Amino acid sequence: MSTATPQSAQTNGQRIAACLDLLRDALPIQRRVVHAGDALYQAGERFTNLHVLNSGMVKIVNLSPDGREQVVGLHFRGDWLGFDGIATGSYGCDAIAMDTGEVWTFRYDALLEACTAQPALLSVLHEAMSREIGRDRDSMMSLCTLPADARVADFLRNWAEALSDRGLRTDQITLRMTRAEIGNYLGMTLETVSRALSRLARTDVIRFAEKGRREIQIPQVEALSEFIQRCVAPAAASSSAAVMH
Amino acid sequence: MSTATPQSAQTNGQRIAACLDLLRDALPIQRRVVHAGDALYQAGERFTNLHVLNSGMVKIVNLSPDGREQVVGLHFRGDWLGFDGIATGSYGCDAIAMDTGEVWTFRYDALLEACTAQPALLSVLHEAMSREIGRDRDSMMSLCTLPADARVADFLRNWAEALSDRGLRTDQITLRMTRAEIGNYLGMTLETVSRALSRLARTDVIRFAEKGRREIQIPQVEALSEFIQRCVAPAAASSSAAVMH
DNA sequence: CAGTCTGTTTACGCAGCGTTACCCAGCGTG
DNA sequence: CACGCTGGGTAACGCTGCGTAAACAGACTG
Repeated sequence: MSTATPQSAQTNGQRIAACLDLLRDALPIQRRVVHAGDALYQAGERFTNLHVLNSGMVKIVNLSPDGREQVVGLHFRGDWLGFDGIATGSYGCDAIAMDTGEVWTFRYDALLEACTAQPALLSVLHEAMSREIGRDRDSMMSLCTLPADARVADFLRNWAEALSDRGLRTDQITLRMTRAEIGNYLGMTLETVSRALSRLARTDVIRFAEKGRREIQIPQVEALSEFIQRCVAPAAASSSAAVMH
Repeated sequence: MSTATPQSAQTNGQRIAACLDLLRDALPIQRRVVHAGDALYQAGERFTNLHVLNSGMVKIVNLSPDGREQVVGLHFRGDWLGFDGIATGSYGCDAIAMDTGEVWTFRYDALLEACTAQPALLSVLHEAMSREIGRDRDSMMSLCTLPADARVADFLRNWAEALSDRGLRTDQITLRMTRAEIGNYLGMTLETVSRALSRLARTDVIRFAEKGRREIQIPQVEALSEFIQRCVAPAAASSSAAVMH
């Protein structure tokens, strides 16, 4: 019963810490320090290991046979990496560190074995996969329904939420991505990202720090949500109009 | 060893059939016939069950608090539904039948219990989740990198592939979705979908059946891939130019 | 049969965003 | 110091794709 609803009355921060503790005690884990640009694994590589991020930040890059490449995920402390390899036996994407960090790597079959003795381990595995699916769906919704400015605002909101889940301050964040990377992730060009950020700053939803334009202040996260609301207001009105009609 | 690479030398059709057989024998399953428009489950509903589609077709609709709604997935025979509920304890999306079909429903905790006796069951569960994650990422890439026409072509290609995996003919397919639904799924308006289909028909990549415009003939699936290639040709050229530089 | 409703197609004007271009600042290098 | 490189900001221009509207086809109903 308690394992059926492990999320009850638990903050995300506690969940992440508990998951890391659980793993550390249950499995032989290889720890590895990575630096910006390092590949944790690459598409096509044979899948035997899963990974969990203890610190740092990783982007997942999907590659198509015709040469397109697309950032399809961003991951922080406590996130699992490599799920896409389970079904096919080889990784489907590149995982690239964007920052110095520590990655925990362990064998998938060893994990499964450990799960038989420790059902809680299986729960956190399934939760992580489930959460990943939910996040991807939210991303798809943003890509499909939000205009460029709102998509950038949503991106910042999600980033701030990820930081806050991990007990970090959200009022002052440092984007460890170039405009081009953000644009690729959000399905727009770097110029549009730049324009969107300028507009957000102009309407005082965000502020740029004095030094460098990669430091961004978010006085209040709710302002971002309100901004998104305002962008979709006509769409929401028309959808309720569709209900009326 | 054999369970570590269950996908070796197995067609997708065989995999789907094997998965359904495995489930049927391992668990008490509630079978249920659904019709177009029926909700298998709805966002917010308490999560206790997973579902597998034995026949028919289901769309997954994500809802945002501000009233946007977005089709984030399409599912066919053999696909699992409801993974998004595991992490949070309640479903995150609506699952709506688009067609008459049969859904198999079973308790998640019962599945986990059955897995302890039957590790193969755990494998197919993880494979299904992994496949779902991979599919979502591919969708994100399409949404971000392909122009409208190519996105529609990619949609048809994926549909044809899903049919072929299930042993159905792919040269003549019946879209069980309106233009509006396709457009929502692909992040464009119904008019753009209509225009894209007309253009595809004009260049003879697809053909409309005599009766009704929802019957579409795909003489050769490769033509769709080639069409997509042509759309991204400049992008691919510039990306290899970026590699050169 | 007319009447209505849903789904689709097409035309046209407009806007959002991509494309191109050029600007600047910071940083490392010779 | 000049020089090149990288990351970032901004403006002009044009195309893709959206919004609106009108016309049409098929299904259903009275």
